[in-house]
This record gives sequence, structure tokens and C-alpha cells, in this order.
Amino acid sequence: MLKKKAIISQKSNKTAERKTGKAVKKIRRAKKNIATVTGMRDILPQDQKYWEKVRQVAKQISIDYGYDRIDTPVLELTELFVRGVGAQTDIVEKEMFSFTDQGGDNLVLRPEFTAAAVRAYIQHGMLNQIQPVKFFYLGPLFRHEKPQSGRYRQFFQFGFEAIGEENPALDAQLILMGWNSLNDLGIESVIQVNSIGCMSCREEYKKVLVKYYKAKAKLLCESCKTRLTKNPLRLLDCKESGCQELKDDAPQILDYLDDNCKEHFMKVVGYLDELDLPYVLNPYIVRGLDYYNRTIFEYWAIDDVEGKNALGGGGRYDGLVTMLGGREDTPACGLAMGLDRIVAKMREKNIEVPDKRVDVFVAQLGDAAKKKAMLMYENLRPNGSFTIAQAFHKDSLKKQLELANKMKVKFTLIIGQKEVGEGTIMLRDMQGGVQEVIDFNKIEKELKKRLEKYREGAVIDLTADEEEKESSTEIPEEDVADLGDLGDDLAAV
RNA sequence: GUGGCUAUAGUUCAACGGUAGAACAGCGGGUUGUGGUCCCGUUAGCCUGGGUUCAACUCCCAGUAGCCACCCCA
Repeated sequence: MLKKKAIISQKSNKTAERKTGKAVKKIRRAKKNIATVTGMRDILPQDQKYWEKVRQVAKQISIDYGYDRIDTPVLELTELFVRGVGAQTDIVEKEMFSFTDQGGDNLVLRPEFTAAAVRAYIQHGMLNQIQPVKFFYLGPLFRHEKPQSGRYRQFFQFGFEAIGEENPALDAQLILMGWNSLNDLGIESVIQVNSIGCMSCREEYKKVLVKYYKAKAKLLCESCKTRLTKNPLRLLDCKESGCQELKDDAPQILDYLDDNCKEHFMKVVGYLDELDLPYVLNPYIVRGLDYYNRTIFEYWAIDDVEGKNALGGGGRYDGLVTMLGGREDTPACGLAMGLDRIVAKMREKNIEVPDKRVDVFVAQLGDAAKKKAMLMYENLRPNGSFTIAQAFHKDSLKKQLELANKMKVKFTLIIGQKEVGEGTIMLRDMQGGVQEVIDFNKIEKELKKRLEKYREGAVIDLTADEEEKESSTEIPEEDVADLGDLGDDLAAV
């Protein structure tokens, strides 16, 4: 009995030990465990070059075609999207980050841009400006979906909206702009184009479509059965094989367009032909936002045959301005491109984006030199023709050169006690390790001269002229060997 | 919302029912004012909760997260 007790107490002691151990770990981890919210991610410094490249291209396209930047708030009234995007859409029904704020307003993190752009157009009376009003935007969007590849809860889009004009040339040009964006980034894509007509021809078509599918309702998958009443156009989207087969014989919207819509679409397609764009008439793309009518389109990467990860899309939304309380009959057209997916595609395709280059590193040694270097840095910083870096928080020259090396700078300026006294500075060519002492006042001029040589791709002149040679410091033996290698390398090129 | 796979150091990956290893990265050295290569040292980790067991990072269950697919979309 006693023995048993002893064992029990031993065991419970151990358990207690384990528990306290776990508790300690838990406390330690509690600090560490704060991480990004589901579906959100950090864009880290090493990835920024891709994003920056996409932003650059987007901005350039906006300039080329005369679209002006607009930034709208991340937070909008929920009602804007309920009315704009449509209460029945997935986005509004289940994907919005919405909440009631302290003042009792129903707010939402914007799930898309178009409604906000139109809101701004109406709110600021832009119908009094030259039509169409052309917007360019770029920023984060939020949808509460289950994350997976190419889909995040915070994602980025850039896009263009042209409000107040119905001419089909505009549709075609927007399609072109999206394609150009991808093309300029080195991504091959195919444009999928369709027209879903205006409200009246679409209603007509829906009737025919429902009639066709109702006769075959037994063969439909479960979700398609609900689509039949809820959103019949979606029937064409279904990936189930049974529904796919039915789709092939289903009536096509293009046959039910009225004369105006047909003519409008024919013109759009005519421009696309003229521009020689790689497009496919795809009667099955539908798009999930209620405000679209007439021309709709998507961009699929050339290897994405099923369009699982469309890189962008858009279309005409002639009714949206009115729907949101603007003037009647204000036609509009726009497109949006997904930054996240574009960046992913660039990486998948190994599309090179050059690293940010730093040309010159400023190294210092000793307190007096550090002060002088800091001042010099401020003088060189705005020079406009080369970029510089420093690590004034380091005292060791070895460390500073290590950093300079990692940054792959062309030259390092070294200033120490001796140089401060002499009014000189040491200029080290990082590739060969050659060092020269130059006049402190000629730094900028010398650097410009030398960097220009580098940029021209000229072979570095190893036999500097007499004057410079004399002021050169002695080159250590290993460095001489390096120079030999370098010479060979250059000769090989 | 449904299903599949996964969860070990900052990163990429090992191992094991009985004290968790490597590589890369980081930091510090290999004499005081010189980087790359090399050598040495060092920091740092088992997603959370429960169960089985003398003992769980390992086996089981649940949760959470990630990836993937469906749905939908960019």
C-alpha cells in the first residue's frame, strides 16, 4: 500500500514536472506565436523586386493610355458592394470582411475596386469632366475565402476603369492594355472574350437556357440544380463532367444578342483582329459579378488551358453608375489584374528581375573618420548618377568590407585616421582589389568617371596612367593573382 | 463551406517510443586599417490541447495553420 502510494506520488511529481515544463514553453512561445492572420502574408524584402516591377509596368501603361491614378479607402460602406456587386453574388454573400464599427456603421474591407471607383465618380460629380473619366488604381483587396494557390484573403490588383463612354474602341483598348501589361512583363497570355449582352437580351437568353437545362435537370450535379433557379448563367461554368457534356449543346448567348449588342460586340472583336491580339471567343466565361454586361473578358496564361487561375479580367458595366445613384445611361468599362498571380507566374516562369544595385560603399575607421564619412555621405547621397551605401554602426573595417562585398558594390571608399589628416580617401575597386589614394575633393568626379567605364562594359584598364600608378597603394600578392584571373575572365568574354 | 496531404532551428531537410542532427543563413574568431575561398567556435527548434505509455517530437484523437483540389474568383 505504502509502496503504491510512493510510486503514485513519484509519477505525479514527474507529470507535474512535465506540465510545468510545458507551461514554460507555452509562455515562451506565446510571444513568438503571433503570426499573420489566415490568408494574409508578408511580402518580404527579397520578393519586392517582382512586385515593384509589376507596379512599374502598370504605371507605365496608365501613362501610355491616359488613365489617372485614384486611391480610394480600404474601408467602404457595406451597402456599396451589396448594391454594386450584387447581393446574390458569392463575394457579397459570404466573402466580405464586414463589421459594425463603434458608431454603428456597417463597414467592409473592400472586396473589389470597380464599385468604389464608380462611387468616387458619382460622389465627386465627375460627370462634369471630359468623358470618359479614366481611372488607374492599385492596392489591396480583401475576400474571406479559403486560401489556396493564387488565392489570398488579402490580395492586390491594379486596374483601369473608363466611365462615361460606350464606344467599342474603348473595350478593345482596355483589353489591349491588360494584355500589354502581361506582355511587358514577359508573360504570354490568351484573351478569352465573350459578350453577355444587355439586360434585355440576357433575360431572353436566360429563359432559353433554363428551358434547355430543365429538360435535362436529372443529369445535373447538385450545385447546378440550385444554379438553375439562382443563377442560370453559372451553369455554363460548371466543371463536372456531366454538366460539361450538356454545356456543349446548350444554346449560346451570342445567338441571342439583340442587334445593338451584336453590333457592339462585332466591333470590339473587329478591333482585336486589327490589333492582332491572341484572343479566343469563349461563350462559357460568365464572371461572377452582377454588374457586367456586354463585353466580358479574362486573361489566361498560355499554359493555363482551363483558366483556373485567371491573371486578370474585366468587362463592361453600363448599369452600375445608375445602380449606385448616378445619372442614367452612363456606360462604363474596366479591367483588373491580379498582382499576386502575376508575380507567382513570373517566378514560375523564371522571369528575371534585376536586383537593386548599389554602386559605392563608404567605409570608415576611427571616430574622426566616421564623422567625416557621415558628412561626405550626405554630400554624395543626392548625386543622381550612382547609389551609395554605408554601415556607420560598424567600427571594424573587416566587417564593413564584408558588407560591401555582399552588396556587390563596384567601389568602396575607405577613410581612416591617416586619410583624414591628408585630406585624401582610398578608393578600392572591389572586383580586382586595386586601391588608389585620391584627393578627397575629387571623389564624386572620380567615381562618376569610373562607374561610367563599368557601365559601358569597358575592360578595366589595369595599367593606370603614371600619375595614378604612383599614388596606388601596394597590391598584396594574393590580389595580384586575382588580377591575373580577372584578366583571363575578361579576355574570355 | 467540403475533401486530401502536411506540421522539427530564420530557411531547406534528417533521425528516433528512451537526452533531437545536418546544410545554408546569423553571430564571434583565425592579432591590432582590408571583403570573396578556407578553417574553427557559437546562437537557435519538436504547432496547440488531450489520450495511450514507466517514458511521446515519435503512436491515437481533436483543434489550429500551411499547401492542394472542389466552389468561386484576381
